[in-house]
Amino acid sequence: MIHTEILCQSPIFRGISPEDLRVLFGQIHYQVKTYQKNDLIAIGGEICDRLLIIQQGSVKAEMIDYSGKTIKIEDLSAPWPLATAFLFGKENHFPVTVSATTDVEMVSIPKPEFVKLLQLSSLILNNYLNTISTRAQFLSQKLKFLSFKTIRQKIAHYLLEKAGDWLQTVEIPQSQEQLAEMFGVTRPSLARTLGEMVQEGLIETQRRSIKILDKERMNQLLKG
Amino acid sequence: MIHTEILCQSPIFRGISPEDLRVLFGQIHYQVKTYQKNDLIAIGGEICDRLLIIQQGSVKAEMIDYSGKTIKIEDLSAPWPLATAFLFGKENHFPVTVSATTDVEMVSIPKPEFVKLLQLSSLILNNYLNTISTRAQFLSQKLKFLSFKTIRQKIAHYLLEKAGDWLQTVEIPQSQEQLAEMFGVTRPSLARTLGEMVQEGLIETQRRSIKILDKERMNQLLKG
DNA sequence: TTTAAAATGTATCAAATGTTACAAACTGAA
DNA sequence: TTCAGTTTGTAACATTTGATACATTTTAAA
Repeated sequence: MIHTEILCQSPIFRGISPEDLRVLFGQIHYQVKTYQKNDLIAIGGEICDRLLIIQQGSVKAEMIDYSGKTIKIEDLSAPWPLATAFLFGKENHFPVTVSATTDVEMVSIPKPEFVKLLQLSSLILNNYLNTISTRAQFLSQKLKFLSFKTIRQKIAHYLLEKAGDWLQTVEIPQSQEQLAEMFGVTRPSLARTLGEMVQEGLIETQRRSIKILDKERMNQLLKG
Repeated sequence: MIHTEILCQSPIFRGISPEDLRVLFGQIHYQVKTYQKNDLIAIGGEICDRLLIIQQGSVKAEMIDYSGKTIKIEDLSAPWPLATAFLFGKENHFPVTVSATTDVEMVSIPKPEFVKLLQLSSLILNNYLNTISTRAQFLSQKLKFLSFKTIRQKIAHYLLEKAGDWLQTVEIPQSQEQLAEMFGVTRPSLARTLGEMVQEGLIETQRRSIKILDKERMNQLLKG
């Protein structure tokens, strides 16, 4: 059962009323699938021939490298769409493995049916172009992040980005372990580098709260 | 002056006859700009509010990190489009700096005019969706490439990709220096690792020609 | 409060890579 | 050919990070 009041808040259907959306969905074929926590929703490499939209719950996207280790790419929750950038194009395969982090309801729309939607609504077309572009831009950002060589630089970039222009204190969302995973480094290495930065007077740490003491020098780190 | 015989071979206009394309261009506003070799065409961070298509010549896209070093992202030539993934979406800025590697002619179409084209031709719409998606997929591939930690793995991945299933010998396009830059490592480190791999019987090198001796073990490298 | 589990701080050693320097091989023009 | 400039091979040392182990602190439940 679809919930158009939820779906109309998805980036793809934004600006469309629940009523209009229900009419549009009445003109196409689709499925609603349910998953339990930790269930696999899509496996990296699998053919992507349908649009998936999270109607309920949240999922995580991970990349698996050749050594079998997983690198978390992002967390997504309702009403976000999945794999929008892989419906079209040359490589119609999921680039990531997606699994449920809670119980999940997904709306699954086959590609030909979705193309119908694009033709039916110029609003959806515009939304989709924005979504797909934002995705490419997100990847571009990730690339930039990975271009920082040293842990020190990654920390500086992360903190400055998170703090913005005004904040001085940044709270690490989950564990230090997960932050290390996101950086692609080991936890002890991250802890060590944080410790060094404290000693140098760049930051102050109190468990998961990090206070930036010297934004000037933090920026210097990134520039040389 | 536009050359529709060239432009219709662009991914965005593929499948459209030069005559039809000329009619379509007659319905919108656009510019044709010329650049000389080494001229800057777009600067990373600049607003992207127009679609650029190379009509003549070739360009390179580079990313500039905080330390001022440039990392070459890709080479493009006529009749390829630029910045297709940054016309829409939240961040309407060029992610890369683009400069001419030969004398260049660019067709520049303002975003609103390009939207008109999408509405005028469903073929262009489909082509554009494919182009933009392929772009995201390219970035995703780059991400995967950067996820290889050791130089050894980067070399193995590069060679196996380049060799495909049948070739045994791979020619490095330009200099070893540039290959190192592409890997994000220093040239001596790359040369050293290549030397080690020769000693281990994985490859044979003769300046810019690399022969893969043991694909089996090369694959093993990537998996563990 | 007590206690076990989880998260964090720290240390030691090994491995990988950067830095710098220089020698050898190649390339193309005079 | 000869020679200068470029590219490539190699070496010694410094730096960074990973791997592993363990102590300490925090957290949450009994």
